[in-house]
Amino acid sequence: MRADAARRREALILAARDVLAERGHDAPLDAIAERAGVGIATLYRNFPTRDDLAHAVARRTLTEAGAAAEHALAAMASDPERAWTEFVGTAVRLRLGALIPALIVESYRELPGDVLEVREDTKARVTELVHTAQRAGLVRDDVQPIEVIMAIARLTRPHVQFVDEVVPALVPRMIAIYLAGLRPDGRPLPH
Amino acid sequence: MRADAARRREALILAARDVLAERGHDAPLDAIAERAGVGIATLYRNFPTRDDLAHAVARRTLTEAGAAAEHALAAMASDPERAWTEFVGTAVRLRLGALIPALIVESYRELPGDVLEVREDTKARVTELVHTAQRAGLVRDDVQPIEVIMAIARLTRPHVQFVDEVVPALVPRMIAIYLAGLRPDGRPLPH
DNA sequence: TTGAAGTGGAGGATCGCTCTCCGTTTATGT
DNA sequence: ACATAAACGGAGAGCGATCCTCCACTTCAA
Repeated sequence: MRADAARRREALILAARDVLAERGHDAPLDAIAERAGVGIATLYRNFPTRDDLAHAVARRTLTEAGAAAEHALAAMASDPERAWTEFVGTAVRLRLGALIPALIVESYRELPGDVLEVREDTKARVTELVHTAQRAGLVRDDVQPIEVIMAIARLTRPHVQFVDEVVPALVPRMIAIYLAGLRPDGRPLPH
Repeated sequence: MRADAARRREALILAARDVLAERGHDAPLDAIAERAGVGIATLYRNFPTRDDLAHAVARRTLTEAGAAAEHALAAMASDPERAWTEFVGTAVRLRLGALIPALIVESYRELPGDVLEVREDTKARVTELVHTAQRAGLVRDDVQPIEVIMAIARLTRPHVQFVDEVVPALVPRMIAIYLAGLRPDGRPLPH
């Protein structure tokens, strides 16, 4: 593969990650090509179907998230608080939440084998990380990992862009408040 | 106005509230008519433009939310905790969060006068309610009312319906955790 | 320098949503 | 009951947005 072609393919994956996260899984493909600074034909040549592109994004994001979880898991021993919040920050930055629909959706059996594989791997690592955070007293015992991921997904999904201009740094604060609510040293959850 | 016509108009408003909240402000109008159990022509007869319908939904929801805030404000004196959480529950049920984009959007100057009016009225009541909750020690002092509403909006916006089947009652738990995080007796927010 | 690899974007095909038109149905007053 | 104005439903033409191909042109790499 030619070096410039590889560069364009890479740009497409990154552009797709952002655009799909911002405008939904059915965002126009032209918008992705444009964001990547590439012609629409190049997109189609690299990813004949929308799913091919989505799978590439999933592969990439899951791999990176898995690595981040692995890294956090190791750092948990020395500074749990920091490791935990940094992992959450990374998950936000990777737009991990945007993948949830694609990964849980009923048709997930149709995911290619390698995506399924990295999905399970990442899931296992994140689950272990959450359990470790629970043992470290950072997360209440009665929550499940999927809950945490879903909450992050909902809180970070782009919504009304300009609101962030009105109230700066809204999303980080929401996340921080949610994380505070996760702590077992707060009051118990109402029933 | 004929009684059956009034009933259909009412059904349209309620259907629109749900469909617009679930599928976004640009949901197909056919879907709304169908949900209301009514022909598409009936929708157009009652609401010639999409905005007419959206405004009717906004009027309705804001009025009800305002009444709920008023009610909570009164109940705050005897049982603040209960009044506060019940108000939040009502806001969720009314899908108040779904209105945020429509109400904050730059073009909000174009809202009809009466919607603008009820919007300001409701805003004032909710703001007062949040301040009261802060005085009652239920909400940390360093958050603004808009933050709370935005968080509710994000946490409750329909996302991946079937996830609720996988992990039942996900949304109420997210809300509860977020509310727990709002309490000042938790740890302080990281910067 | 050469040709194989790769590119961009115009534009026809397609799809889903909008909105009207009009023959049929229904509520209401007598 | 009946008459009639009021209201209804849904087919389908119109339309705008997105998809996806085709091919003349550009770029990389040996």
